[in-house]
Order: sequence, then C-alpha cells, then structure tokens
Amino acid sequence: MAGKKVPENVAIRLSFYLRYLRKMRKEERTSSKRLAQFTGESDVRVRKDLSYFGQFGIRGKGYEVGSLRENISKVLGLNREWAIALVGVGKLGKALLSSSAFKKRGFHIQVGFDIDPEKVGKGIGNIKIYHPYKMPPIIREQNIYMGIITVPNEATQESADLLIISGIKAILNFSSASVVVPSYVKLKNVNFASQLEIISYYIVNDRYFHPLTGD
Amino acid sequence: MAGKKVPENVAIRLSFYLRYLRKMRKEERTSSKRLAQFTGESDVRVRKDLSYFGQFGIRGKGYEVGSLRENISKVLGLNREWAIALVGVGKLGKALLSSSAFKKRGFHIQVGFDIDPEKVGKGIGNIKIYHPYKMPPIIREQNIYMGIITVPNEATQESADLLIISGIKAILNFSSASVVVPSYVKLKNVNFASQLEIISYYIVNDRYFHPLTGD
DNA sequence: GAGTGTGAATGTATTCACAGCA
DNA sequence: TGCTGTGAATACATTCACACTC
Repeated sequence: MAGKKVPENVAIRLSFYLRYLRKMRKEERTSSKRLAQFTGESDVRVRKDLSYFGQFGIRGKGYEVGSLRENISKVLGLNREWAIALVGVGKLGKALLSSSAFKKRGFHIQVGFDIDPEKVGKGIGNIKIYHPYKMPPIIREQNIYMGIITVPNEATQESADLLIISGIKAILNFSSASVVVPSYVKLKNVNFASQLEIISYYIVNDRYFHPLTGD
Repeated sequence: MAGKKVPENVAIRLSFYLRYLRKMRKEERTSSKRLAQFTGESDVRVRKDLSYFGQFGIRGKGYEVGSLRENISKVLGLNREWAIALVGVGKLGKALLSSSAFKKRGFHIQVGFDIDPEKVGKGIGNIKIYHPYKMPPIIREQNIYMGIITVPNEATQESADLLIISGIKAILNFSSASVVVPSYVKLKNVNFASQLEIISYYIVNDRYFHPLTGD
C-alpha cells in the first residue's frame, strides 16, 4: 500500500493480531503493548507491522478495536467471501468440510471433487461432490479462486494441474507430495509430517545447544 | 553443532531436502544444484544450509544420497522413533491417526485422549483412547515427548496444560485458539483458517502490487 | 572441469531511540 | 504523560566470489 518495503511474512502476524481483536468484542480500545503481550511479539513490532499499511492508531490513546479489526481484515483481503474448491473428500477433506473455523472467516468450501464413484453425485452437508474432470467448468462458473488439495500423494500433481487449468489463483496443499506450479499461482504447503520434523529439530537441538551459553 | 549462527528456519528447508532425497532410492549421487531445482531454492543456499551442520559433500563430486539422507535425518532428530499423544479424537484427530505419513517418518501416535464417554476405553486401529485425567501417568510411563491437540477451541488451553504437567516437550496445535505455554515447551500452531488468510493476503496484494514493476 | 565450502558483501528484518500528537 | 509512528542503527539471512579438492 504505502511505498515501504513490507516484510515477507507480516501476513501471519497480522492474522494473529486479528484473532486477538476478534475476541475483544467488549473493549473499545487497545494498545500495541496489549496486542504484543497476547501474540508473543514486541510492542514495537506490532506498531511497525501496522505502519506498513497505514496509520491506524491515535497517539497517546492506542487503537480503536473495531476500526483496527476492519483495517487488518481489509489488508488481508478478508472483507469479502472466498469460494473454495476441495479436491479429495477423504477423512481429512471431510474434517475440513465440517470445520466451522472456515465459514466464520468468510471461507466457503463450495464444491468437492473425488474420483470415488461412491462419493460422486452425492452431497456432504450442502456441498456437492463431482468427478475431477468437471473441475474447469464448475470452478470457472462459480468464481472460485482457491483450491484445497487433500488427496493421496500420487494424485497430488494432477489435482494441482486440474485446478490450475481451471483458473485457480491459489492452492493450499495438505498432501505430503511436493507440487510444481507456475509462478502466477500461489502455493502453500501444509505438510503434517514436516511440522513434526521441525518440532523434532527444535527438541533435539535444545539438547545440543547449551541452555545457558545460548546458541 | 558447529560454532556458526544457524538461521532460524533452516529446519523447514532441511525437511524439504530430505523429502527429495527419500525419493532418490535409485541414484547414488546428487548435487546442490539438483537439490535446489527440486526444492525451489538456490544451489548456494542448499550448500550453505548443509554447511551449518557439517561437511557432507565431496568437492567436485557432489553428495552421496544415502549418507546425506542419514546426516540430515540426524540433524532433524529423525534417527529415532517419536511417541506422540493425540488429544481430541474427533474428525481431524481420526484423520491424523489414519495418516501413513507419520508412521513412515518414525512418528507414532501411541495413545489418544478424549472426554467423549463413547470413545473412552475403546481403541481406534491399535491405539487406545483414555479420559484426559489419565494423561500424566500414561505420558510419563510411555516416554512421550510430543503432543498433538485437535480439540475444540474452548478445550485448547486446558488440553495444553494437561500435556505440560504430564511432562511433554513439544505441542502441535491444530485448534484455532491460541495457547500460552512456558518457554521450555515448543509450540507450533497449525491453524487452517490462518493459512487461508495468508493466501488471501497474497492474492489481493498481487493485485495492488504491479506484476512487472514488482513490489 | 565440476562441484563443495566459506569469508566477505549485500540485502532484509528487527530493534532502538526519539519526535509528535492526544 | 502515554502511546503511536518512523528514520537510523543494529542484527540477521542471503548471495557473491572465489579458494579448494576430486
């Protein structure tokens, strides 16, 4: 927005600030200090992060909760509804479908795809399941920009390819296979095993590195 | 390990390198260039990342796949089995239980906890479900260091607290509620809604930022 | 010649220190 | 006085350039 260099992963922090602000339905005002405490950041960092996108506070007073919530939402692109396609309606897919966290934030899984003939044609909740070959027309018609992949590893790349030719803009990949996408498509990998590997690294390296001498 | 300053999130990249090396069961040798291509990094970065932990390659030749795989595994603490406790055996919890990705990497979900009387006492696959009040003795006896939380938001903090008094060292939190943990406990949040918010940010900001002039 | 390993240089993110406003 | 907002200083991560070894 402003002409500043915006740090690469400010988005994840904004998302955290927002989570705090959403809880504060009661309070009128808050401060960078309180935001910081809650999110585990420093107060300067909170102010700096916000400053990349505008001047949302009042000097001496703090931030007005409601308007800050609005402003951050706008920066994150959450002042609208997002329609989502789910590819792979297995256990994980179904778990995501039933998650209320999405709907509350304006993310609507609107259609599902699966090759299982048992599932195709049926509906789960109020979404319909189609065979993947129907992706392009359906995704185009419904103005869907985001896709979630929860298929077995072997099917990951082809699922991504189908989403891409359907005109999707971003993919959230839950499979542990890696995917290649053209640079104009945003890809985010959420690999559960990787998460545990990282945790493992932190645990064992705390053992190697002496707790007092630091690194 | 060595006296170098190790970058904060080298672990996630190591985890990616490893994924590539695991696929290469056939090949004997590889190079930083090929690792880079596959993982979307630069070859220098690959070499630098590896150099923080030792000298694993041969000048002029490259890396021996098997030994590099071993070395990275050791750095990540994957040359052992990790026992895991699962708190919350709902849809997501069950999806994780049935995921083969964990077992293959030495992560074993060994026990589950849930307050639902329907589930307590029964087993799913070959793990048993207990009431949460049993956490401390069970986790201690079974040498469990990692906990995964997949409970509703309201129950998140108390689940974490129980894990912590049971002596857990690290927590992977799938709930969208934020948790406070003492500094000696590693916490990793995997919040699905956050992931989508970040994607949303990338999509809308690509619109603001001109595609050619860059940022 | 091919490819690793690494100090030095550059680029990016964070923190400091303080000016400015309610 | 209290708290935001921000240029300047510092710390950190990445990339460059090249010495080194097979």
